[in-house]
Amino acid sequence: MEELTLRQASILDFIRDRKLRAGVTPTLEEIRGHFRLKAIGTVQDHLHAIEAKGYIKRSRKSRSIEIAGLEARDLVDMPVIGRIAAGKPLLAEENLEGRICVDRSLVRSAKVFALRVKGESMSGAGINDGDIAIMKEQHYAEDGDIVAALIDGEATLKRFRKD
Amino acid sequence: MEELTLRQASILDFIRDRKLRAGVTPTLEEIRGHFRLKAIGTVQDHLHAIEAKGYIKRSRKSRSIEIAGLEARDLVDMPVIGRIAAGKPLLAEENLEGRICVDRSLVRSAKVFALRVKGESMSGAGINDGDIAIMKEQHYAEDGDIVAALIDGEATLKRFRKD
DNA sequence: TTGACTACCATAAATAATTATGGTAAATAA
DNA sequence: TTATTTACCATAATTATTTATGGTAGTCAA
Repeated sequence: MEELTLRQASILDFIRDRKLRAGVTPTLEEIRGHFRLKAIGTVQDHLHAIEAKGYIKRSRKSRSIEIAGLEARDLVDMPVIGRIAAGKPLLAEENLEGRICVDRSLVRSAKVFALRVKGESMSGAGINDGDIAIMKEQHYAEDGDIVAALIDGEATLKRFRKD
Repeated sequence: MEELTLRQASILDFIRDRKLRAGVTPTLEEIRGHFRLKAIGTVQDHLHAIEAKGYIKRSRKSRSIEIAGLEARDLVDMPVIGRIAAGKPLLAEENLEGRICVDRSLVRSAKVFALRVKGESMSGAGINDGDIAIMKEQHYAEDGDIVAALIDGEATLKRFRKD
């Protein structure tokens, strides 16, 4: 793949960054603004050059730059559960602290959620206070699994032992 | 917040799904196509209704639907290292298996990469064959840390013991 | 049975975004 | 020195996308 010039590389960086951060590829006008260019034709030229070298692909729709090697992410979005209010279902609004997002390849199950870890009870397994644990919802546990147990209205991570 | 009708909810779902999956909010035309509507005015009506109920916000630019409670994700994109070729730098093209993406709140460091775990040597700590370990690049390790060690050209996860 | 609401259709107008052309200036390789 | 490449500018034309209007039909509650 032919090398990009410095200018082309920084434009591609900007596009990639926008794509990852805001989820949207910028318009030519936005690129022009960011680099304080006066003419939109300049942006066209750069995009054509970058495309000719194979780093991006475009259709003629708006905001339609595709970045090679940065396919549409297949992300899983899940709720983060902080403190658990007594008597409420686990996923009740009151318990939610926010949402996070990870690549689908990292989670095998469809039903996942995340727990904010409190305390050091699992620090032996590398799970520390303040960590976020991604949990799979399932209806059985095997000996040695780390599970979330609801004790006194608080979710606690424990290692499961059949006894 | 006033409830959405079934139809409105499924349109919002479609928009949210597109936003997460493709990174871009669909155009009215794309929504029209997906729901096999004939008139774009129908989509306008639905969007106005959904906006009036506070679930989305729009500006008059293209693809500019903002979904309430789904702020722009702050994602970190990192390379996944599979097998390590001898004599090559760790992040050399040959070693890369792909890239993954996780929420920035899950990683504290800027310099991160991911390793595909081989073997069961760390299964005691819940790290199993085929798992992906997200690693922080740092220049020291403390007693008890899990570190990646390069042994015979293979990266191996080990618990670090000062001795 | 009137009024309000939802879910549609159709068409025209306005605005956003991209493409097409045709330039200039500087650096550099043939 | 001539040709090529990069990085710009300016303007017009075209296409994509959104907005504005004004309809129809069905449902439901007053």
